Amino acid sequence: MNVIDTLRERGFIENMTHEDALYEYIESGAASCYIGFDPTASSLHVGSLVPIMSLAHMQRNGHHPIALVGGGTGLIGDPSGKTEMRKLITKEDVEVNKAGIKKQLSRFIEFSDNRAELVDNGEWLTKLGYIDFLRDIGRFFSVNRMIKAESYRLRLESDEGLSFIEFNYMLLQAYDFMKLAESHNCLLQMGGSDQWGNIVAGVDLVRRKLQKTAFGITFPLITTSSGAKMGKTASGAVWLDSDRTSPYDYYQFWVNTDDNDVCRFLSLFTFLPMEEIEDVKTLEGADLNSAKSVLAYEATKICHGPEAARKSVASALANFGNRNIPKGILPSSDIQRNGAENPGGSGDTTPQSVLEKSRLEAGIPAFKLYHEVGLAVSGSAARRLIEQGGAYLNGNRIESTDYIVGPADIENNEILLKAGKKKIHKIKIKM
RNA sequence: GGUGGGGUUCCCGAGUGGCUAAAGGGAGCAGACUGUAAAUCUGCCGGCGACGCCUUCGGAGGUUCGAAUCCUCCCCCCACCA
Repeated sequence: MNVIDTLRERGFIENMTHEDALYEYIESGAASCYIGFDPTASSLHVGSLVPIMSLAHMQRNGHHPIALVGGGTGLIGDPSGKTEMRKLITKEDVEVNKAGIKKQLSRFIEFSDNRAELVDNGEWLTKLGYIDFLRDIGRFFSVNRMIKAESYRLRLESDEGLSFIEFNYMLLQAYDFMKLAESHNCLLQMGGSDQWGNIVAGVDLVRRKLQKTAFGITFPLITTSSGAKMGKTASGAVWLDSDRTSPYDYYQFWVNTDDNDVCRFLSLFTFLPMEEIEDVKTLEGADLNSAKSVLAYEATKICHGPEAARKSVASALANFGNRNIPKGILPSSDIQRNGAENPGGSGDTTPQSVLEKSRLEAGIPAFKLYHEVGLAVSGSAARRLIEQGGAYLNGNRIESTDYIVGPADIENNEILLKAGKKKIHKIKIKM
């Protein structure tokens, strides 16, 4: 089974160019492929996971992935599929963000021994001369055709319009593809479905400039079954950087997957064999929760490592109750299946903070404490939480907004705060 | 460059002198129901040790007892014309 089949089976493929020739390319041996990543933030988030996982699959199948960081194109801003022009970021920002992205990608892809590469299109794009570029590259592009591209349609029809700088984005991305085809013999570009126009433009340019056949694959936009773009939560994006989204929260994000998404997400975001994932489809109702645990464990393991994943599982058990995961569910996963035999022990990753005992002896209003530890965004929000019965101290609902937390509330040298049923914060008491 | 229309709380979008912390919707939060799911129903949804006070309606001034609402200047956006 070749990678393309694997990717197709797992739900990665939305569209591809000349399929037969692409199979030939892939089957001819180690093939190179590339995906571009925007350096618009210093961390990638789960929205980028599909492209990242696809590169990982490529590598696991003996191919050569190239991650292109858009140090050059990031200075322009891709208008594809966007209703608004993006703020232009500075060159300094790009540098910082590039470093963060490199670090994260190396979690998913092995860069050693030249098994994968990371390139920055800033290296060639920033050196381009305007006139030369227009003469060498620009002449291959028909404006008539460009304005018909789906990727520009939204903006051409919108009030916002499309600025000239953005209009050029397609040429630059096509140029990237050509550059990589030339220097790395990389003839396959992959990307989100909004990249189709840009990818095809590159395929065309490679053919015209280099007389080579290049290929493109696009991924579907992953939405949750309720229709929302996947990866957005109340607190914003779910980041891959553990400083922005802790492994605990990352695990929790996955464990809260909608029933209807479990199998799809297992296919996309874990490496578990498809036969086992197929079996999960027969599960219903609460039984799916075990599969969600495995999904969360595997996803966390890939992103943050096995240690962090195990701790996240243990913390989840401690906070949400014990659960045994039947051996028959996704047997390939090495998740600890019998929670009772492994009571978390060291390494509780529940969000926590430390509080001086002296402050407690003075007494702290509960609503202040909620605000302070971050379970409420403001004192008002904390009061509301308490008023509406969503605040729990050591498991007991706080009845009054006037409640003062004091030494009597210490249990086992800590205080457990909950906001709603799911958000938990532990306060360790320092003598 | 000209003419006209706009910039409202996280988003969309009402509001054109006091009754407006500002309708309605979405998002979000909490409760109930549950399975750390979805759907549904209910409540909340600027800040503040809080039946009161403070800050908000592009920016800066001004008129008024009182302004998101009126006036002046400035910034930005859009449409048509050039």
